[in-house]
Formats: sequence, C-alpha cells, structure tokens
Amino acid sequence: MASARLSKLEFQVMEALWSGGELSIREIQEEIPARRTPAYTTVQTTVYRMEAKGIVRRARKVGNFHVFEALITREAAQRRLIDDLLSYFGGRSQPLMAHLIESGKLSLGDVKEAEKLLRSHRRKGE
Amino acid sequence: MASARLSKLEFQVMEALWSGGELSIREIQEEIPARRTPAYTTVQTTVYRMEAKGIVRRARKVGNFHVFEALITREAAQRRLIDDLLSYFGGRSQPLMAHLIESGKLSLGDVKEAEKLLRSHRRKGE
DNA sequence: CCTTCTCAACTACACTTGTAGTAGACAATA
DNA sequence: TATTGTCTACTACAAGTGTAGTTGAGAAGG
Repeated sequence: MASARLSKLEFQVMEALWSGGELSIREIQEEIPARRTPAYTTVQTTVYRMEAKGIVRRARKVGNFHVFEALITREAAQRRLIDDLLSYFGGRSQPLMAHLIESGKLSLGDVKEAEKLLRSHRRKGE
Repeated sequence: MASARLSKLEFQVMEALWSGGELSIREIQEEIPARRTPAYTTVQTTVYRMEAKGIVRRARKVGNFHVFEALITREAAQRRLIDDLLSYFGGRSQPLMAHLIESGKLSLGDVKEAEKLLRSHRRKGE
C-alpha cells in the first residue's frame, strides 16, 4: 500500500484519474495525451492490472460499465518516482540539480522560488 | 548511440566501469555495492546484453578473460535518467524541486550552491 | 423485436530485466 | 601430468509491461 512503482502508462492512467476523479476505461483512454493513443483494450488491461495491485478501484457501476478511482495520491506516486531516481545517485540530490541547471531546465526563478519554499517549509518545522 | 535507458543493475555496472576504467566481469561484480550481490553469471548476462546494446565493449583480452569498458559517459546516462523522470512531470522541474524540498532532500545550502552554479553557467552563455 | 454498439472478461504474445544454471575451454597448481 | 578453479558462451525461466484480439453480454436505437 505504501505507494508502488508506476510504469509510464500506469502513471498516465493515474494522471487521468487524479485530474478527472472517477472515470470509465473509455474516459481514461481519451484522457491519455500520448501522440499515439493506446487501444482501448490496452488501457483496459493496464487498469485491470492496477486494480489487482490495489492502486485503483472500481468505485461503482454505471449502466453496463465501471467507473474507477485512484487509491494512491499524486504526491505519493511522484515521491516514489523521485526516490527511485535518487537511489541511482546514492540518494544525493546534488547531481540531479547540477544536471537540471546544465541542461537549462532550471531557471534562476525556479531556484528563487525553491528557496522561498524551503524557508517557509523550515519555518513550519519538519 | 544517443544514450539509452539503463536499468538499475545496468547502471550499477556502468558505475563500476566509470569509476574503475577497464574491468573484468569478476571485478564488476565485486564492485557492485548491493546488499545482496548478484551471482557472477547474473552480472555476466547483464554485461553481455549491454554489449549487444552497444553501451559497453570488450576492450581487450587478458589471459582467458575479457576486460570491458564503458561506451557512454556518466553524464549522458544521468541526463537520460533525469529526462525520463521529467517526462512524467510534463518536462517541468518545479514539481520535482517541490518534492525534494518537502521531503527534506534539499537543503538551503544545496539551493545556494545551485544558484551559484546557475549564475556561473549563465555567464558562460548557453 | 432485431440490429448495432459498447463493455467486460479473458487470452495471447513479444520484449525487457533480474536471476542463475550448465558445459566446455583453459589456466594454475599440486 | 592430474586436479581444481575460473571464465566464456549458452540456455532457461519468471515477472513486469506494452500491446491488442476475441467472445459474449447487455444497452440503445430504429
């Protein structure tokens, strides 16, 4: 139940559910923004597998179709993703930062904002 | 040739090669810091697959064993890893930063250093 | 009511990755 | 030289994931 590692497609399914609340397979499929949209049954298989893993659940049945809902939060999933990445770097975030900066993916504004966030976070304790 | 996605174990193999230069399978295996060290043949299989993918190469033969070397740089591999992660966040690094801060993985010192790095990076242009 | 559409449920398959065993060649050593 | 250890090369296999087809049931529309 902790959080579970999500594959790319699974993450996209979750993204749809986090944004859209309770959705049918069809709705999830339509929500997936991929250039090449996966077939309905591809999404269906993935959702079923996620159900087996306990990361989504059938919320209710509407007519002849089911409506699914997320069982883990976006924050937990994102954190898991990041922790996995960090494990490649021995848990240190410095190499990560360095790369973001070098490849121009981090602006001075981003850093400023991070700093502000960090200060307020520290004020709150923990 | 670009960079290729590396799995965890593959990354550990590369880590050994990046640090140690040219190594035999045995040496790579011994270098892998995992709590539970994989069997010799597990490492061997992985290295062979990496060879097929063109990310390592047999540098030379010493006695009856081969010595392998890395064909991609640590920087390229790390960048690929990070880009893959960012693709989960729509390419934006802000959510990443926020998580790092919230989970206490980013200190004020880290941010300060990032800022410094960013400024000097910008001075150099690009 | 008959036809058509849409789902659910199941099955299938290929590829990647972690995992490791086996057979045979070769080297080192007693 | 006979024995023992170490490598290479090959084979095997299960889990996870992306991919999608088939079959049958039920809804919707004419």
